[in-house]
Amino acid sequence: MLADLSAHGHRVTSPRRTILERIARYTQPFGAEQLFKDLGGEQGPIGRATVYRTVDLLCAGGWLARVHWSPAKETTTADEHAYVPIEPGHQHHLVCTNCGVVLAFEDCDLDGLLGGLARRLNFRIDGHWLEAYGLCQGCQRRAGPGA
Amino acid sequence: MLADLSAHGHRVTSPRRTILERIARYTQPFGAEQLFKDLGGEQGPIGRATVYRTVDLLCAGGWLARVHWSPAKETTTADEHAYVPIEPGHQHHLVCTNCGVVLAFEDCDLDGLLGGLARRLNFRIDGHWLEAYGLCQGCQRRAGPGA
DNA sequence: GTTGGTGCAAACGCTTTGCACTTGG
DNA sequence: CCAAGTGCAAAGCGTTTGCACCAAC
Repeated sequence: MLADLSAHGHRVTSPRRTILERIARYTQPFGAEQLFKDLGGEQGPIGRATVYRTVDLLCAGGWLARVHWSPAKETTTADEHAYVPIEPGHQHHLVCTNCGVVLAFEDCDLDGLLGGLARRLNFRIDGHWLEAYGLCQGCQRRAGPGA
Repeated sequence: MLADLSAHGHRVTSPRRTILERIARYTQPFGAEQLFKDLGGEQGPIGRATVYRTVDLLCAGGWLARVHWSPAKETTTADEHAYVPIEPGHQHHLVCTNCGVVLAFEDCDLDGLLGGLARRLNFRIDGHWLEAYGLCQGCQRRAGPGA
């Protein structure tokens, strides 16, 4: 990922290295503010602006995807955007609403579905957003067979 | 819609009437802040809090849907949430990125697609979000055949 | 050495909240 | 009459920005 950065003409700096390391450890979607706090917050070695700018950079470069679900939704007031590392070729996400784990899946035949829709409605579809929510295997088990 | 409100035990007040009238005139997704300003803003007859609270109410009651696209995205800094009136039975939206018109469509066979996915990944899918972006018929024409 | 990156702090914009007042049923 | 709704103003939060300093290439 560091190599990718410099391949795209971005500098490899110590704050970026730190941020990337932290991101790699997330097992759930994370928010920019949360990332900043996990890095030590105001007392930490990295400024808030840098964290936000780096997340933007990673998003623009296609290394992170923005998801609409936020693990912090129940604890914070405003909704914070959430991000997940992107697996190349995978575009959509299955988000576990309990543990936050994200499974990526490829387009499947959504294009066919939308293509038919587009033809029927005379709409030119340029892009789409699909995200599914539910319980992953582990959380189903943990919730018990009775649930 | 006013009848629906009182049917759900909510009071029909003059601010709510005004807000509903204004919402009915939107042909694009609109934001809460934008709605407040269209109603006259600080100088208008309705307080900002009321506008936000009413939009929440309509969302919770199922009369408005939140879409992830914001028409104000190019003009404002933070992204503002956008809302569209819901047509009962329709769950997903086709948003024209040029004029903002929204077409609603029913689930089609998305359930089949997600069902297969769920089976394959042992995921219990409880809900999903699908939104498509593109150009509506009118905007395609206006953009010209060469575009 | 030059340019891109960083950190700080303040600004910004949307959204929520506390509280006293008003109004619908 | 009384609960639900309203308006105001201020706070809260995530996010962006201006600017001087610093470090990667």
